[in-house]
Amino acid sequence: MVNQQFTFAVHIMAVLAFSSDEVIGSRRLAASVNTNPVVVRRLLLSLRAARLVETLAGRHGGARLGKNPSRISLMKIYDAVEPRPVISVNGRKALKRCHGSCNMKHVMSCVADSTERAVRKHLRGITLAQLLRRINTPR
Amino acid sequence: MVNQQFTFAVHIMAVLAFSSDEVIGSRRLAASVNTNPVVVRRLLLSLRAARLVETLAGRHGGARLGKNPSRISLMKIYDAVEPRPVISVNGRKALKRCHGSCNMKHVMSCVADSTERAVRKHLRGITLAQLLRRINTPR
DNA sequence: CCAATTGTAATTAAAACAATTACATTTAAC
DNA sequence: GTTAAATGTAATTGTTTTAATTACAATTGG
Repeated sequence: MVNQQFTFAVHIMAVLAFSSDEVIGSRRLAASVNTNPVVVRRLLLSLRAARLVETLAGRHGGARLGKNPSRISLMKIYDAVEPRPVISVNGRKALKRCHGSCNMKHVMSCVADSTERAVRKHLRGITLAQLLRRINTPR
Repeated sequence: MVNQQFTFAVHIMAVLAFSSDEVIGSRRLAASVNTNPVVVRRLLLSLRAARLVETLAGRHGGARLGKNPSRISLMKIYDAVEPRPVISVNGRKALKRCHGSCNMKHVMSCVADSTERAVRKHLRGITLAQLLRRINTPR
């Protein structure tokens, strides 16, 4: 199972959005997402760095949304918490006697970069608010 | 480093495309891609299943391209060798007392699926032939 | 027959990752 | 000011993935 961080982060953001204004602790969030409070807190730190949430330390501390759900795209969440590229180019040295295999690495990097952009563009089109509406729709 | 299989596979396909018609053994391909012959052979099996290459067993065996590079998109290579989705939804049971957290999993699956489609659509637009031209361009 | 190669299983080694434990720090409430 | 509850953060553990490797039966050209 891969990219769980992103899924967790979106889930956390959705829970926070459901009770905007209310400050929710990592224990409750962890129960909601079904993981460990420490995992949640680490994600919240990343989300905070991206200004997507605000956190309060100390007693009755916790987190709340940093801005309106309609102004938060999944791309921002992705950028905040996802450390890995979708396609990673193997960093080893290429072949010696190369038919342009020297360029291979460069060309693959371009493919990797453009793919990353395609993913981010797609996620940019989905806001947290849209997600909430879909979650509320009983399907 | 993630998704190396895809990068390896594209590299292998590029090498095969450079000498179309010629049958190249896993040893040579492995040297080109700088990995192990067995890794190459496993990838070739997947690529063969997708009809992207033909392999010949026995003495002087090896692989060659199955069709014209202009008819091979990176999407086909991706589909052939990539077992993992770009975004994987955490399979655990959701929260009991859910504000529609029951729907959360479904909604995230939709996001994961549409993202996968976005990646595949992007890769569909890049053919092996285009890649070869770019590799030959001395940059 | 023989040498070279694929096809494939099994094993090993390394890397990535989630989960957990532990604890110092912060802060509200009393 | 003390206390209880929470965050922030480091360190550790255990599991899962993954690439690499070894080994060998099956295939095939010469």
